[in-house]
Amino acid sequence: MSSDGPRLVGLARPKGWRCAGPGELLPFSAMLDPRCLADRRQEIEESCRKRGIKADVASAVASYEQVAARQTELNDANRRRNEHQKAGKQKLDDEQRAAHTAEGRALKEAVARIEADLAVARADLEERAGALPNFIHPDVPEGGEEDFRLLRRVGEPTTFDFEARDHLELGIQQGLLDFEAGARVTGNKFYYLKNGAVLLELALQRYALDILIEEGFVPHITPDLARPEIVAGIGYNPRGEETQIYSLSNADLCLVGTAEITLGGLHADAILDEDDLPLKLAGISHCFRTEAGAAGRESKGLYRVHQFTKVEMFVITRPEDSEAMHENLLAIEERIFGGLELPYQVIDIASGDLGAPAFRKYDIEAWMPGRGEGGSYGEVSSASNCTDYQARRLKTRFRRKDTKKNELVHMLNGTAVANSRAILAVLENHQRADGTIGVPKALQPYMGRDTIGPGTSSS
RNA sequence: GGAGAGGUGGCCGAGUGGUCGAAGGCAGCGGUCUUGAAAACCGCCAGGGUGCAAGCCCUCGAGGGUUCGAAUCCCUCCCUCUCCGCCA
Repeated sequence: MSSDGPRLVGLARPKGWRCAGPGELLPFSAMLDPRCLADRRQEIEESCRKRGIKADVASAVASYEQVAARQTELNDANRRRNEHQKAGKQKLDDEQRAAHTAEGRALKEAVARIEADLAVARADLEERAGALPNFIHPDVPEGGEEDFRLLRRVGEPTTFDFEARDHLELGIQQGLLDFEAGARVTGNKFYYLKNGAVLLELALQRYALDILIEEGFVPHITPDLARPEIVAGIGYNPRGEETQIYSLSNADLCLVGTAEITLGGLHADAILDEDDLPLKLAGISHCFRTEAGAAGRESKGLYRVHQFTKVEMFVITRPEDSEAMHENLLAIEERIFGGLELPYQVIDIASGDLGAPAFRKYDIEAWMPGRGEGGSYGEVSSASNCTDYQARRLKTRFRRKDTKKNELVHMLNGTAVANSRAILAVLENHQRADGTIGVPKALQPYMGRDTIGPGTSSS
């Protein structure tokens, strides 16, 4: 346990994770507040409809009522048992003792029975309420992937006075990428970075990190593996058919899909000081994704791969601060991508494309000259406000200074740099007629050169 | 991986199956004294959940077991420390 900063209580297995203490109503994996299900039913149904998710709010409400009822019963049964045990401390004659023991046994059985009922009710609620997505910000445009709202475009799509190549062609030609070796050694959609691409990869990390440090983020290099409970707490499904997450076969661990998982897990089951908020965390990790169900989707080269490195932002705020922080994360992302001299657009993601935990999500899409016919914008980063949806499962709270009450925090995450896609965008936008690639000014100090390609030192 | 020792409140640290949610110390908070401070002395002080509140429930690393009753006994797991082995 650290003596300074926020407490980390039982990080290994957060208390009450699997089986919440009978005195607690909150911590199942239902990630909406189960107590608000009935009151906000309209809103929840609206959210499901807008997201295109089928969910049965009514049965979740009924299920919560069951849990609450069983919980009350258990509370009473425990109280009776405690009273009985106190009475047993006094001296009793043999007959009285025998009666006392028999009664105790009956009380114990009653408690066990109610506990079993409660466990069943909880599991039921977990399944039903866990299927419900977060609320949706009122300004989020309604619709699917194509129905985003364009907030702004910065820069003009790059034009070339020569035949532009896509990053794959460039990468192979310039000795920067090797997908064939990746496939041979590991599998499809794994790759080697070589020569200047390696320097570019490291430069991007450091460039982004320096900006984040300047913005007040505490840099972390996180584990690349996490426990399934933490993965689930963030809202990823660690197992199952269409999971995006790899699991190890000889350990109860998952390869992380993003440092959002490990940074989010950092304060699981903690109660933070209000003064420490907002907590701004920067995390570098490798990211592993199965990309199940993504077969054939715009999957050329580096755009969709099974492994990449990412610098991630993760912020924990008070509820009233999360929307402003969301704008702030977006501003930082724009600063980072603007510095790479890339044309980009910012979009407000539509309801159907949000993902269950997000209340609102902004994406930055960089211009990718080699994408599709004649180029198109492609996602390079995204910033989400997940409000208290993740915090509820992770049990990350803070203590209000004035009321001394504990409340769930809001959690936000955003990409600082996803290296595979950033490299793709840099290569394609900064390519020259001779196939070499110009290094954006902001990266030159980190690269130690202004050009990538054969003939430049270290290629 | 092997052998051993441990995990108790913000920290340190006692704890005999019932009188223990838990001694003592430190820190913290409030007070007396003081021009002010220090020292000394007195008092308060684990956390979580629920509730307007009184209260009630839960928690001694986690899970399970024995028992009328477990911080205390048994099993499993996790974590920490020391030594050995292996290793970047």
